[in-house]
Amino acid sequence: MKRDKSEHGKRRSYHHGDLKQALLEAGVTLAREGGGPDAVALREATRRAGVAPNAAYRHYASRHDLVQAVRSAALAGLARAIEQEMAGVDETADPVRYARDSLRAVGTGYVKFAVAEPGLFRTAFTVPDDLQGEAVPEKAGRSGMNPFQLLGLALDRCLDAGLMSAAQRQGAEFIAWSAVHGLAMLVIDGPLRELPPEAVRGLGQRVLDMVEAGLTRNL
Amino acid sequence: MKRDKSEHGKRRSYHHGDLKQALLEAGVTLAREGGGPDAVALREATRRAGVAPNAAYRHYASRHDLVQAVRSAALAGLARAIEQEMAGVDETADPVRYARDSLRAVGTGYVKFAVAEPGLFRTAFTVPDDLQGEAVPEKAGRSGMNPFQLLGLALDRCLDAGLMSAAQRQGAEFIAWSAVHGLAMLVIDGPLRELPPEAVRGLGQRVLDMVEAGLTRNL
DNA sequence: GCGATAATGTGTACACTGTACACACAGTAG
DNA sequence: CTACTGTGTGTACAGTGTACACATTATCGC
Repeated sequence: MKRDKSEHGKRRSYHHGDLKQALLEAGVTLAREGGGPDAVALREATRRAGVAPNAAYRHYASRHDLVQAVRSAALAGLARAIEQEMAGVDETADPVRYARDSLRAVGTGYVKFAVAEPGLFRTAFTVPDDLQGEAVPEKAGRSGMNPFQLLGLALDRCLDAGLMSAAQRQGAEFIAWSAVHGLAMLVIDGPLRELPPEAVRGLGQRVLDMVEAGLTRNL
Repeated sequence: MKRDKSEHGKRRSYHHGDLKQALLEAGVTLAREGGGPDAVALREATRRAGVAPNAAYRHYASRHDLVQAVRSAALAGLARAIEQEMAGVDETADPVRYARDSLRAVGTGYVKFAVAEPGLFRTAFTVPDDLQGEAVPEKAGRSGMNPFQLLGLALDRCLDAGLMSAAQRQGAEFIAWSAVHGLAMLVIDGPLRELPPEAVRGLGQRVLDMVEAGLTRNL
């Protein structure tokens, strides 16, 4: 820790000190401002970190590797958005209400994040990758759970509350995720963009109604 | 129509004859084989058409313009996949059955196309654009309807059959679309890729069950 | 048929990207 | 102090999109 960066982009010491993190942050900014993963460029990231282009290769094997790191950060952001929404549900309510609200909180947080950070949201899901190593802290929120695990948590509460059978619980993540993810895509990229926020909220409620009706025992 | 292309990539005449179409076809191939819109490169398309790079600018204003043309072709392909599935429903069945089968056919064709042509599917939806001019023949199937309109048709049948109220019909496209589109994304890019085809089919049925349960009057 | 004009394809050029290779500097272990 | 290892630099090359001037061909008015 002996670099003096002088905080104005310039640095005086030969070594940066925390280039990996600086590149990641630059990548996140690029994805956010550029509206998606295509906007994250290795050279531009190094430029913003005040460093030569090839310095990046000491920390990321390739551009794709950097994009994956940005993707992890984006997933973590999504997880935090969901956690924030879940923190607002009343735990003292009756179990059925609690379970329902939890499930809706996941969907609400999900869509909120997509609308607030479309560039990061696209980066989180546009990029196909390794398929392994999804449950890592880089992709998790403060609770240590990634978005997928948070959804599972909400569904478990539904199961505990008797809202769904064990058979219905099986694979329910994918059913619920499909609906909410599809809505998010339609809102940010599809025919529903430029829809006023309250209309998005209304549509989100209807989608969540559908998820509940189609996934849980009607009672 | 006086070019002699000799059909082997080479051409002898100065003019190509149908370069616009040739570039579009090359673009479609690139999107298909490259797995998405990023793979469609202007220079590569001109190379495949046996023409200088800048010749493309006589027919497409920019790379983005070409990608949009590929997107239209991809949407048309999706429309045809849906039409093919809808052609299989029994029109002589009772109206309720007919309406239900129509709706399921849309979802089935949608997911089938996504799985069969992931590169084109991504191209059809990854690219945000003008928002206007969606109902054009370039994006339609043989029936002259684009995928969205085909979904509307199936939903109208549900309305006619008394399966849903007029209020439920309002905006139902977006609800149904959300669910199916989300599933398609999960299957080709998300945690569900490499899921065996029959498992995808089963999950698709559950999603369609959810759509029905959440969207239509229960009777 | 013939010449003007519009349509279409070519050539050169530039800025930008990712990344391979050899080199320079700096911190650490022996 | 000397190696060695980790990190950042410089140069280089292939690939991309696209702007500009030019060449070739098709078409239209005569």
